[in-house]
Amino acid sequence: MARPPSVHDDELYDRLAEVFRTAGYEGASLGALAESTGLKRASLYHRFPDGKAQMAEAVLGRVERLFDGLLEPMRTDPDVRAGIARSAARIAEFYGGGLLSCVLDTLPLSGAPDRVRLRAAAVADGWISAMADAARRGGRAEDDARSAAEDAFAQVEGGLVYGRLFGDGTPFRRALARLPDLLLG
Amino acid sequence: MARPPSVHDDELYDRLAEVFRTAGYEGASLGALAESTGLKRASLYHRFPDGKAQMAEAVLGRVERLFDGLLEPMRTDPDVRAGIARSAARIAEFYGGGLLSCVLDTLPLSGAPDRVRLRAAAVADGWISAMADAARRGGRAEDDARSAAEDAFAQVEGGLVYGRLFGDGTPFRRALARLPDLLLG
DNA sequence: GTCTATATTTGGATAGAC
DNA sequence: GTCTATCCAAATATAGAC
Repeated sequence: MARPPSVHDDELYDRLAEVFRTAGYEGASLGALAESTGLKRASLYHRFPDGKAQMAEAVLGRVERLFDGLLEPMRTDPDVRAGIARSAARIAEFYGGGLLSCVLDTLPLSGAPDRVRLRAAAVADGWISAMADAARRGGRAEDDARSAAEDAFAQVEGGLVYGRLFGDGTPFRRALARLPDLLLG
Repeated sequence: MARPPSVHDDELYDRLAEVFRTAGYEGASLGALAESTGLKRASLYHRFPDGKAQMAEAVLGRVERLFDGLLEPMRTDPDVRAGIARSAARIAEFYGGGLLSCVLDTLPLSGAPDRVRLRAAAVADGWISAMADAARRGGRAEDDARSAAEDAFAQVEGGLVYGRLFGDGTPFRRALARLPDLLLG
């Protein structure tokens, strides 16, 4: 009979994500991915026959599902401003208060296959679209809502760049604190 | 007699920068660096006996000197707002309208030696400090000036993250257009 | 499903000729 | 200063035992 997996999918993806987040696509070596997951390289190939590209895509899928949860208040709270604020708090926690890097930043570096880059863009677009929707429900015009959401995304990602450079999550947290005003004007 | 170098320092650094920018530290292989510069790997080691770390540091030094030029209006224009706007225009051009990645984002990824990471942080700090100084000359309080400059840095870097993901420099350019208001309040 | 072992390529780095 | 040749470690990837 089949042996049960020693690490279940979501935890496996999370451990892979940790490597991709801090190292980028090319920098994430099979050795580092194997060490982080506790699996041997050959076992990773059993789970992901297409190799590193498939691992990166699985990580992005996992991030997409996690973001569904983070964005849920922003999507459903009838009090739009309160929903945005609650989602902001979840996002802040997800990124370790601003000290963790984001795969959407580090994964699309050179070396990543197109399908990985496109998947990363799709995940980012889901996040931005959710913010734009909230802005519209908050009364902003179509175009304003979209560009405000794009700017919000950039401010959060930039906060993470600052956090990686200086080990200080303050600008990241300020960006999230501004999120309701940014989106609702 | 000594053979003249086939590529002069600044151009050499620029070509190395292109690789580090798009690939990060680990992703920038000696092969890619050699191809980009037109030198063989052994020739790169003649120029940089300490190898890749020294190349990355040289690139950061070059970026620091280039930023001196970009920031000159912001540092010297008696009309603070006009100086910020002129520097913003130079920065926009430097980053290809928002479609080029920034070494300050990609170089400090995992794999980079501490001295490279520290050098990147020092370069970023020079930029942020120049913006904070301008904000102070524009009348902002000490602390406000610093956090405004940090936020401005994050918004520009985040714009570049967006640009890499979507091939669209619009949010980056919006961030730079906001720079005077961001810094002067 | 995970492992050891292995094939093959690419990585970083050095020696020595020109 | 640049090159070819070379060394060795680490990279991706596969085969086959358990």
